[in-house]
Amino acid sequence: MNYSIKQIAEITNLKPHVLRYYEKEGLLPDVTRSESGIRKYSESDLEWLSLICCLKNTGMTIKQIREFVKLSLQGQETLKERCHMLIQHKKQVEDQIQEMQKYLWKVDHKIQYFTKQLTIHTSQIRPDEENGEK
Amino acid sequence: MNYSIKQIAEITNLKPHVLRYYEKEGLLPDVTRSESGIRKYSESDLEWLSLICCLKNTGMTIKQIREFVKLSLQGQETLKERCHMLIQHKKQVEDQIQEMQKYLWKVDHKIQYFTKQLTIHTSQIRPDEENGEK
DNA sequence: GTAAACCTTAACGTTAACTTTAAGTCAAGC
DNA sequence: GCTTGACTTAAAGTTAACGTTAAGGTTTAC
Repeated sequence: MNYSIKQIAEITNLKPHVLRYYEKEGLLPDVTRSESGIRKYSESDLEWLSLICCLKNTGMTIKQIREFVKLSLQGQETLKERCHMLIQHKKQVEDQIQEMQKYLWKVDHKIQYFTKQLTIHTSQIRPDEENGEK
Repeated sequence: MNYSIKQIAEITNLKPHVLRYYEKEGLLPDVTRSESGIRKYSESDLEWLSLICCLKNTGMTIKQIREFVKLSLQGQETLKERCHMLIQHKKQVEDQIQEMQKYLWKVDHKIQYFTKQLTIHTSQIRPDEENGEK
């Protein structure tokens, strides 16, 4: 089964020109073409894109992804290196999630404070009590 | 207690020029100065910065943060709006975390696959079995 | 059979968030 | 009193990741 660039765009939520850009940047190699030069994406291309998007959406840069793809194309001998890359990246993502969680608590705390202030239905003016409140 | 820009830079892990940039962008208003024009940060400035960084590090743009700060300066009457902003943002952060979690599983799955491949100690060449493996 | 809707490449433009540079002021140490 | 080093400003430069435009070729619907 083959897909047009538009179909892939719909599936991946990337716009056609982004798909072309990724291809140009070496993120998605070996996309086949019709005789007239039109891209025909395969299932395997879709799978790749899914991984690419996963890495990109977790903060890996296009440069790093390109490196990963380059290694993949070199075959089995780079398996260890690729594995290492992913493990490193996994750790980074875990750290990101942890940090986010921490910040979430802080935002939540602020919301609690604002809500409390609002229930007091403060039409009388009085100095703020929370640190950092301006 | 007053802090120099360098001290604040150390505490917040932001570089001095970034602190000036944030101030210029309206993220940190009312920083006092010495007679010669040198910035003197207060405890309250530090508290503010902590919230600013929290919002920034969870993906809020400088433009949005500026809006939030602007509202804060307008006092109690904007409390509800600010509260709403934070609740919206909280939801976004929660979604981000969820998405990250999802991607983390995907990365992990790939690592599992790579690790399995490595233990097979594959010096013999054979076709890949995982979808999307190039 | 022709117009609309797709496709192509190349190159230039945009945006956010810094980062660097240039040119200058000011206080402290020798 | 002069150098050193931290501070100041405004403005220009950088980077990543697209986005847009131009100029054209191809496929599809009626």
